[in-house]
Amino acid sequence: MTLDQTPRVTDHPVRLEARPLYQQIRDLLVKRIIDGIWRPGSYLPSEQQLCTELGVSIGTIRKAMEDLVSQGILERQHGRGTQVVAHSSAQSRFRFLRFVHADGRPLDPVAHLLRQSVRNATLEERRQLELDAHEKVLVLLRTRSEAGEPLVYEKVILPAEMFARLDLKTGADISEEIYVFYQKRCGVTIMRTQDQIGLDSADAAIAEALGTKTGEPVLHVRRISFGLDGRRVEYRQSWSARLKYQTELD
Amino acid sequence: MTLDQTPRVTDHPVRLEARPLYQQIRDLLVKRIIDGIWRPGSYLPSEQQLCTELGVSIGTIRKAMEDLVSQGILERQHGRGTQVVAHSSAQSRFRFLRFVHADGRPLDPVAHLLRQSVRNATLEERRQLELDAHEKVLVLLRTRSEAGEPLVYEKVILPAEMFARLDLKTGADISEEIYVFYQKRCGVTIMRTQDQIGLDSADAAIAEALGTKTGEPVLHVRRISFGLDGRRVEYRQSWSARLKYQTELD
DNA sequence: GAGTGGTCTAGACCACCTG
DNA sequence: AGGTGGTCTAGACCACTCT
Repeated sequence: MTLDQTPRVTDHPVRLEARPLYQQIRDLLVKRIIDGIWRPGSYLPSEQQLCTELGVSIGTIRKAMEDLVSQGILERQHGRGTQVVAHSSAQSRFRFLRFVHADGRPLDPVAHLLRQSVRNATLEERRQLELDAHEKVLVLLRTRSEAGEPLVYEKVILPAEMFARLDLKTGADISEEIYVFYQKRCGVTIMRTQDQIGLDSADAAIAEALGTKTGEPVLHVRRISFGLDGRRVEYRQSWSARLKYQTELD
Repeated sequence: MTLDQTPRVTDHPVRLEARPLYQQIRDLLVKRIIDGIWRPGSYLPSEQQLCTELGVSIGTIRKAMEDLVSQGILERQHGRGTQVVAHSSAQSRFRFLRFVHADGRPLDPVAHLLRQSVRNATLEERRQLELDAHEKVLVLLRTRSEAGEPLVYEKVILPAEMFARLDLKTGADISEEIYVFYQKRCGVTIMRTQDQIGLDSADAAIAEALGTKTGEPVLHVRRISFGLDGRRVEYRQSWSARLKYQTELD
């Protein structure tokens, strides 16, 4: 973000880098969020303040911000200011929880953590999370239930170092979405996921958790989640005997 | 799009409607596309021309166009012009074909139309397509194969009137995506779909088409597709024994 | 070289929220 | 009333494409 002091007809700042100014500004804003200078939920300086601080025109700032709004990183409120998006339970559910009942009704589940452990990553897990050979993973086994009835069995694999401060309690029912804990406790914001849905047949653990028989067909969802910086931060597998997976394409 | 001739400090055109000018422009552009004034693949007038024609500034035109680009309705090419997006087979496949092989490899299938017929819509079909009681539907039964091996069995329900000019040949292998025919022959552009993925067990027709046994578990995808004007234009069900469904959320 | 979209600036005014 | 984001305008210059 450097000004060129050479006199020019319109006296523009100049792009020393090849990339457009507004993209550089955009990335600078993202960097400040990742670095924790602006935390989730807090307000950015006003457009005017950023203009003078960064020495660019307001249109350029706005264009950078619009990009981030459309990416879901910022949220603007007319008359009030611009906030870094903080994941709320309701919003995460709407955005990332794609299971619905067979008739299309939305789900409102509580999560129950069955077991957690830290161990070396398997080859598969290293590949999915792009981990080095020596890195350890935190493994969460949990169910999601509604009205006491278990509907989803889930195995969540996380890079242990990144999630050292996660500190979930085994055994308790939690209605808060886990992505909220990722953000609040570990500074990890999930921005994007890749989901793959297929058939599977229930093994003993799945059958017991979902109350079906071993070998019964179940829906299997394999998810890789990406953080603000684009790195892979979660590898999750979900199994369900009765729910459907719903999504929109555009 | 009306100019207010009252003298004002900055001599702006004025919004007689409550909605912002750029939104009115955006909707006007969409209307012209729907009305066939600008057809898929053709070029719009340049930004400058639209400015003078519509009596607004270039920034307003640009903002309207940017909206439509992000919706996938327009496509801009630097130095060349702005086009109405025409569905190509490759692009439709990338955008709307979500099946992949079990190992994640993308699919490159040919479609084979088994049977087509026109009949009254069932209650279920009327509900999914929001049709009136008397309306008829065009039913397509087809498979998608790769290397001669059938991988997907598909039942496509279309409002008969809207797709009167579709004119598909039964029995031939077609590698072109059907959405291209929708657009070219029937003027229907698919903009958005809602997909629901669940478990099913193969009935006789599915089992025969896919070469599996009746009662075997299969992946079941139920899709509703929406046109440019937001109306429901296609209700499709797909079954597959071996493929997975892959999608991204952000 | 002429024409197109892409970037960037500058400034006015409007609509909304908060004190 | 003062500050914030939202809309709209006007104009310069840049980068790309075609002929």
